[in-house]
Amino acid sequence: MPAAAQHTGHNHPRPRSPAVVDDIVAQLAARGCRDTEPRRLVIGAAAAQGRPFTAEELCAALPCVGRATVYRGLRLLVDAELLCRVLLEDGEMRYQLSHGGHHHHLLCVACGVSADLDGCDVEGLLQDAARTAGFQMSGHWLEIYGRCGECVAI
Amino acid sequence: MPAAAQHTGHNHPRPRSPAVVDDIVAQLAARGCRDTEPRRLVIGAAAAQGRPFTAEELCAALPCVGRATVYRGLRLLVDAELLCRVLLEDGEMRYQLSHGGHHHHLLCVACGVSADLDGCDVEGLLQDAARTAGFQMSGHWLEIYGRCGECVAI
DNA sequence: GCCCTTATTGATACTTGGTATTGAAATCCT
DNA sequence: AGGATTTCAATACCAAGTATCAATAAGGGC
Repeated sequence: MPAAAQHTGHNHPRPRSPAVVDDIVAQLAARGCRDTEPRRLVIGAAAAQGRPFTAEELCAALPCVGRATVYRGLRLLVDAELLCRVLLEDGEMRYQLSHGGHHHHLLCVACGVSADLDGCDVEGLLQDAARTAGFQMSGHWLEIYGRCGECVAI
Repeated sequence: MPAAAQHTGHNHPRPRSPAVVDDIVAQLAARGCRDTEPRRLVIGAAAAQGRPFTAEELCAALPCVGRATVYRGLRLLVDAELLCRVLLEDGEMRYQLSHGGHHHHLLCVACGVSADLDGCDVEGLLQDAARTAGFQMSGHWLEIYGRCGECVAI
């Protein structure tokens, strides 16, 4: 459980948010979304997760925020492409905050941590493979599983 | 809807199954699974689907077979690696009968049809990319989206 | 071919993950 | 500060999948 301050009893003195949260709130504002306390809590909790998480985990981490609010917040972030879905090896779907662009994930099967793989040029290779099969490729989904540096060392 | 005969009222004269079904039943038998009528129906219905399907779709297509039986049958096939999961672009998970080996799917975003991409050597490329990021890759999940030959022509 | 052991079935209850609803409260704009 | 509108939280609801369990059916030994 995160040791962050969570006194939602008060109203006005909004607890200072990490810069990440401010940043995301600003991007949401640009899309016409309001800056609210529960929403900041959801974003903050999402940012505090060290690895891909489920909506229910966030709900548990934020007992002071309604379930529906957590789900709405996550959907909002997905729509804004600030939150991306992560597919685990067993088919379970989780979430992870991210910068917007297209990228893939390196998922550690031992500790569960996720790293982004940005400079990936599988595109060309896949385009060719698809074309050979008579397909006109428009997108793809790729997750990579393995052991992160730390877990390999152990 | 498939025009296959489905008279489950009778008991003894088992309706002749397509060769695919016989084949799969045989492979399951090798794993110690019994050859039952409902199971054949599930396999037959799965094989009859022209594109990736959901468990509920099969349930609807087989009103004469219990829900639990359909789900159990699918799990059995997944365990035997005769049924593979297919991830749609929107994150929905579906199923698709397949030969056992590792392969990827080419999914048509227009008609929903799925084709297998067997000769794919992304492995090496991904290995390198992962290693650069300090990961020791052990597996990956890849789906390719686009338009199949038919839908490109249209 | 018959019987017995064991896997399988199906009906239903239950669990889980997520959405719709709705009155109340907070936000933003001027 | 005032007021229209978004957003909230609680709850009811829905859908997808699993567990339970008595009844049934496969398959192997004789």
